[in-house]
Amino acid sequence: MKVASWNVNSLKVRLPQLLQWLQAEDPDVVGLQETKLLDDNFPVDEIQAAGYHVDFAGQKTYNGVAVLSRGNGPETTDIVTDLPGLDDPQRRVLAVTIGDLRFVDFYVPNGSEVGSDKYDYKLGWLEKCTAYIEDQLQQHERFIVGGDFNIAPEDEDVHDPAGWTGQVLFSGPERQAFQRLLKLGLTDSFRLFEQEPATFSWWDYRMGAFRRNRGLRIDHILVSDALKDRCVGARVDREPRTWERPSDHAPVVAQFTD
DNA sequence: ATGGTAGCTGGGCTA
Repeated sequence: MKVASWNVNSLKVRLPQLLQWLQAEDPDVVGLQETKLLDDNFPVDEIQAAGYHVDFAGQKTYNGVAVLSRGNGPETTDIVTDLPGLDDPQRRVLAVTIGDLRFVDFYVPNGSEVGSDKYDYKLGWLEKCTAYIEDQLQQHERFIVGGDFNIAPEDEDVHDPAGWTGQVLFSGPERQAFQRLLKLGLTDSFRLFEQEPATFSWWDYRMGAFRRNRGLRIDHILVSDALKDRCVGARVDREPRTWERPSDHAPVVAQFTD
């Protein structure tokens, strides 16, 4: 089983790239973020034609999440699009059950700037999502939460940790919230394996950041203990970030034995 | 401290 997450930054613009990537990579489950589409405009037909069932929760202009699951399997069930206790119009959550796998797709708020209202919203969101994940881990042995967490967990996940200290995406409270999530019984699949130094998943469009590899690793696939033991590989696929008119994020992938 | 780019939208917000 191969599981992936990709912040596509507009599925309308990136649909051809997604379809090309699905064909090449052949993942079983894919969480998407920043689809930026109303549900009425979601490209269901194109994704079904590529061989995937798809669930989605979108809104106008911003945010929006979707989960693709390869169509051979049973339909998805127990679809959840809101964090319990958070009355939020922003579409950032999509949890689905695929066979015996519970998969949660997150688009964690960016936070804008430390100390801002958006930063407070991010920390509050992380509290609510942690409570939800704790509940889900108790109910599902085979559990994965993937997505754009907008948090670089460690120094090695940042091109310039000294310069980023205290900045949004790398501030202490955000990283502590990420550690609290892991403490519930999750493992960062990427760090189960030896990786190239300076591997990132997001590069700002500005200032030639990708060309200079000035990036952060903020997209993650976190797995329960049962799946940690079955995880046989994890990586960032930089290639789509080299394509013409790319998303600012690269897809991240984790592979498991059956 | 600011600006650089991209997407959505139709001026400004978000990232």
